[in-house]
Amino acid sequence: MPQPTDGPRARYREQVRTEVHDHAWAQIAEAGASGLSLKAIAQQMGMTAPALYRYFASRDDLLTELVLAAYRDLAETVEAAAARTGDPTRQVRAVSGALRVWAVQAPQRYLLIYGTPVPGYTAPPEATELAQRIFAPLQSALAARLTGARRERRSFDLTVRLWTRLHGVLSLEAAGHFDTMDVEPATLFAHELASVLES
Amino acid sequence: MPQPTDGPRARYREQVRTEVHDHAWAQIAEAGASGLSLKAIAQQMGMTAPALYRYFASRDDLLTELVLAAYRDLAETVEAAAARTGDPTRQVRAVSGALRVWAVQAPQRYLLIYGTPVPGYTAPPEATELAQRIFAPLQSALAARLTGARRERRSFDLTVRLWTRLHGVLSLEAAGHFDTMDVEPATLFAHELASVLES
DNA sequence: TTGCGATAGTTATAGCCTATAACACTCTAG
DNA sequence: CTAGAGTGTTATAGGCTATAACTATCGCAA
Repeated sequence: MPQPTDGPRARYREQVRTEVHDHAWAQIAEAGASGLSLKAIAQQMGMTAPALYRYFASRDDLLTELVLAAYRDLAETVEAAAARTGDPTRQVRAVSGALRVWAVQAPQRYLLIYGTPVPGYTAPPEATELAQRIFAPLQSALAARLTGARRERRSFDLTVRLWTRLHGVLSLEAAGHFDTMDVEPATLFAHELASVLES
Repeated sequence: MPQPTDGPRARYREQVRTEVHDHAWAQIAEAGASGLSLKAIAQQMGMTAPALYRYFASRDDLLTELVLAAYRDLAETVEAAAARTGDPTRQVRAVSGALRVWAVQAPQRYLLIYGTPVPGYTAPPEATELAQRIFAPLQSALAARLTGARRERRSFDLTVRLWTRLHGVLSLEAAGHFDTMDVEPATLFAHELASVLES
């Protein structure tokens, strides 16, 4: 694949790549990750499918890029939310709220990260790092609310607990499992957040 | 498709159908739902792919059967667990434990029910009924631990809370998200169960 | 300014899959 | 013992990913 990182050629290349990403996200939103089709994207862009292999090594490769992009976007969102205040409790609330907004506005994007994985597939190492970056703001905020011994470990456990509880709500909400069930996801989410903040 | 419900023909038919199901589950376990291939199943059974269309209208049709089979199996598992004791608290523990065993022993089967859905796809009505059957034993056990006004609603809310918390752990565990993270899923699960029983 | 090499696109093709159609065999029920 | 239902086959259409071989174009350097 091409080397130059600047110049008109590189600029055009990046334009095409992001346009592909945009179409890909649209497809994922309406047909899920398994519905992602290079051929369909190419047609929407007025090209033929093989042309896209100049930009992405494979369909899986594109999907991996999208997963990493989702991770990065969530990490930035979470970090920005934490930066909006200095008070630890407010930070936890802000991060949790931002997480929910992020998940609800694009459920398939959330599930691309935290949903059903393909058994064989292993995410690149960068994904693990980004997952930790998403985790970190919550943990440091929760740590700041603690005093005494083993603060590190206790705040980690608390963060895991918060994370799994919020994810429990978000994942069922994103999957539509509350749709037939007299449940208010936003309220439930708030209660789960409170349950950890009170403990 | 054929009518008779008994006789040698019907018996053979059922044998083939269940053999297809078995191969399908094996494929799902090792390649996920998206890896399910009628042609591969046919080859494993020494037949050609079109032959399977005598038994299943389509690949999606087979998948729907598998989803419903998973629902039914989980419903029976949960009901059996609840029936093992009369004490409500023990019932909640038994059902939760059975749920975790069921989920961990076949993560892809659990995720087939509670994991990422395909956006367009709508499960048959029977799925919703079975989901309620899975929910019911927990709710009645939790209701039996309550007294006072609005017991119905309070036990429902409590069951939703328990369900989302357990699912939060199970879904992240099934997806392998704890693998790189010093977390003991079984312990976490037990703590989450306890958190609801104590509330 | 021009021409050469890198880049971007094409068509053709292989291979995998689902699904249908048309055909042949076999078994069972009357 | 035979007619028809049921089961399986091959052939085929059409979708997809992906590679190969070819062509056109663009931009940089001489």
